[in-house]
Amino acid sequence: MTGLNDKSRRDLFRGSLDVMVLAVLADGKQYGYSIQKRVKEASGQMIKAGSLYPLLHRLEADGLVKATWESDTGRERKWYTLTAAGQRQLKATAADWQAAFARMSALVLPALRQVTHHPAAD
Amino acid sequence: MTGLNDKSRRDLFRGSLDVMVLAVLADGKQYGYSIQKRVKEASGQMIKAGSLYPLLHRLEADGLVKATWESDTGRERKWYTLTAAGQRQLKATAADWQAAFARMSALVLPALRQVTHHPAAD
DNA sequence: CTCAGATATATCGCCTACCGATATATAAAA
DNA sequence: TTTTATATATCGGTAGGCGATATATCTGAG
Repeated sequence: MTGLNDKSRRDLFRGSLDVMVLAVLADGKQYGYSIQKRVKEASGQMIKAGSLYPLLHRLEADGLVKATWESDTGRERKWYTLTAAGQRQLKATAADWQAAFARMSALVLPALRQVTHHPAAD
Repeated sequence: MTGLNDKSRRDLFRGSLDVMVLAVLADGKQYGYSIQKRVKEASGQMIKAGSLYPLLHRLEADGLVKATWESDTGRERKWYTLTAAGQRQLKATAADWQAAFARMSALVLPALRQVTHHPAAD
């Protein structure tokens, strides 16, 4: 039960980081660093800073989130909120993501049982 | 319920193509073109030829699959089988993949309900 | 008070997975 | 015979994620 190396896990999550960030923002406004921590604690997935900030800039450029510098507790932070387009995107992506996962499970999980119970020689 | 464009859907699957191919091979030997069709019919995901063959070459170079040219019905095809290492990899990856998606679901699906039932103004 | 460590945002260059286009060849169907 | 499906392969482009790095502020230990 080795698990995956970092590289493989990265690839596994590629293309899903957007959804996870949008999902966190569905709760209400968050700033970059807090998004990073919430995604980590909720999904176990660490979005690295070198990925997160460019990702947030992309989402903003695409009009899916809106950003404002604000200081609610003495410190300036860049707060992000979902736009209406971002909510639509989240709905579409999350639904698709769920369906895709279900289909892939139907392929992968039986195979997992197969190799577990009937290992073949090399 | 728009769904995603091709590019977004591709990104969603990125990094999962390996495990799907290994999963198909858990059943027994297959050649490239048949793998492509089986993945498509089982998961709905079309692995393009420009992705599939380099992917198979990678798996072979990593010792996860073994390839032999054979003609069982008059035509030469390149048949792939899982190696013992490939089976171990499938087990590890599939288990990890399952756990990762389960955790992501815990984050994404509540958010989906959130935006569906309580849409916020822009 | 000082210094270390956590917090917070940002950019740059690298790597590489996946794809579109393209090439080639054989078998089946029209 | 010509088209279409089958079958494998490579090449160059695109883009996401990361490591490294930079910078600044806040907090807590000593």
